[in-house]
Amino acid sequence: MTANILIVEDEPAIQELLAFNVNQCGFRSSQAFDMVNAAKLIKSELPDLILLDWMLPDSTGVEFARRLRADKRTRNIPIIMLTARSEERDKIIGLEAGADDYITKPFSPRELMARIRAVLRRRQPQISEETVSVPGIELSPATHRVTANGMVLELGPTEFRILHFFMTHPERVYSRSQLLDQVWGDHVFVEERTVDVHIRRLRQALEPSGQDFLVQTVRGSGYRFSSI
Amino acid sequence: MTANILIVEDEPAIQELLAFNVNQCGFRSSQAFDMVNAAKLIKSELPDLILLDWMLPDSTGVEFARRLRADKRTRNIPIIMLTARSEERDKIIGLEAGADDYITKPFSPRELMARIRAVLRRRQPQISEETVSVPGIELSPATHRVTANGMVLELGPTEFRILHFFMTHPERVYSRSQLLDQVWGDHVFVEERTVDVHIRRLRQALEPSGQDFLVQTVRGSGYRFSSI
DNA sequence: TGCGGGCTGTCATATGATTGTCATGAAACC
DNA sequence: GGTTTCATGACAATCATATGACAGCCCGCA
Repeated sequence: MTANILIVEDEPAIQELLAFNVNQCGFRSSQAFDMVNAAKLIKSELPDLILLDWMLPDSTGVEFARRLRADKRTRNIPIIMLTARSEERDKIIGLEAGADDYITKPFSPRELMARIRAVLRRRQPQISEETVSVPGIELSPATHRVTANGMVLELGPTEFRILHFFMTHPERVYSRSQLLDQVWGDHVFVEERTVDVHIRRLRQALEPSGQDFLVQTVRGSGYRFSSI
Repeated sequence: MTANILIVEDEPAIQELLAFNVNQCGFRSSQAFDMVNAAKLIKSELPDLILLDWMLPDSTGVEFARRLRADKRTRNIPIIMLTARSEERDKIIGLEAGADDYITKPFSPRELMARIRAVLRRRQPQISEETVSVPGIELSPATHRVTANGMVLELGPTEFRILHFFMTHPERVYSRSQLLDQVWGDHVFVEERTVDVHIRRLRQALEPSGQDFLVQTVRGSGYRFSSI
């Protein structure tokens, strides 16, 4: 699930530099030298973020940004604007046009990457911060805390995620591979048996509160979180 | 209950940009180009926050801020000052005159909104100059002093801000990047790991009072300030 | 102008927690 | 009883955080 970053920049040297850095950081990149080509690329695949040069040959970057913001399909694509050091005024106009951030040339690759990551991070749908609770256990993502029968439990990160998933999906059996997809992520390669071990660790963590019976084994199928 | 934000800014372009962003974020806005009109608007409806340009045609922003602070009716309205990048000195004077925060042009909409929200949030329970305290620690922004168990602690500026943020946002986990946004500011570029170092320094400073346990590490997530 | 001293951000290294895997034993199913 | 499936303890590799050191910077002071 690497993010696809569209680079719109007419200067080939900078274009290449950007692409190099972006790829270096594990993102995919597509490149356009002008607005027309950028529009084409966007048509075929919606990028996750656009690096947009302020000065484009066939239209200004700001004009382009406005168009993107006007179209429902592209409205929510984050834009990072590239401006020259002196174009103070441009920044303001650019930001007004809907850019999410700007970076002035020359920029350090590290800074660029940091900004890209920051913008992508912010765009990410907030993980539910809602406190979930079942009789006997309460889990709060915001404080990253689990309380059972009034006592605070110590869970490792993975166990925390498993418990969170279970509590938001109770009373249903999940196979090991389903749990791997849901808790570990879609494309990780981990032995299925590893799930057993983490279930064990989760139970162990719940044990002091006496709530470990909630995590149930369904032989031949997987595991279930159930209060029955 | 959307907050009403008064924008006092003589440059029409920036005025409009501000209004656009403020409205975009779900706040109401009223606008004035100079101090006289601002005063009129305030008379008719007390805004919840004022965005104030430092340079105003008929009077300086600072002068205006002073007047607002002098009037009991307007004393508690938070003020965010808009300054140009170079006017470092102005910030200090502005803050002395009673501004709650400042933001340098050009600014990102995100940064602006973050600051507005932060200021409004801070106002919620207490004014930001108000002394904050949790059992064992007391922090007073006004005197810039921290007392723990009766002893005065020596904190660096950054550690002071971190502690202040933590004390006003306890129990919740903040990632390094969230802390960077909140404590360092939105548009600064600093390594995430730097947060670790400052957390360390904060802990070190708290240590003599034995209150350093309040700053907790949440592995894989960030840090938390909690008395539990 | 030059000189400390405090603050900052960054790095390299140390420390410790977490992870995935396996071997083995226990339990359930036929 | 034999087979399949799960539980459990141990362990090495990996990863995240803590920590100490350091260089640059700013500021006050001589």
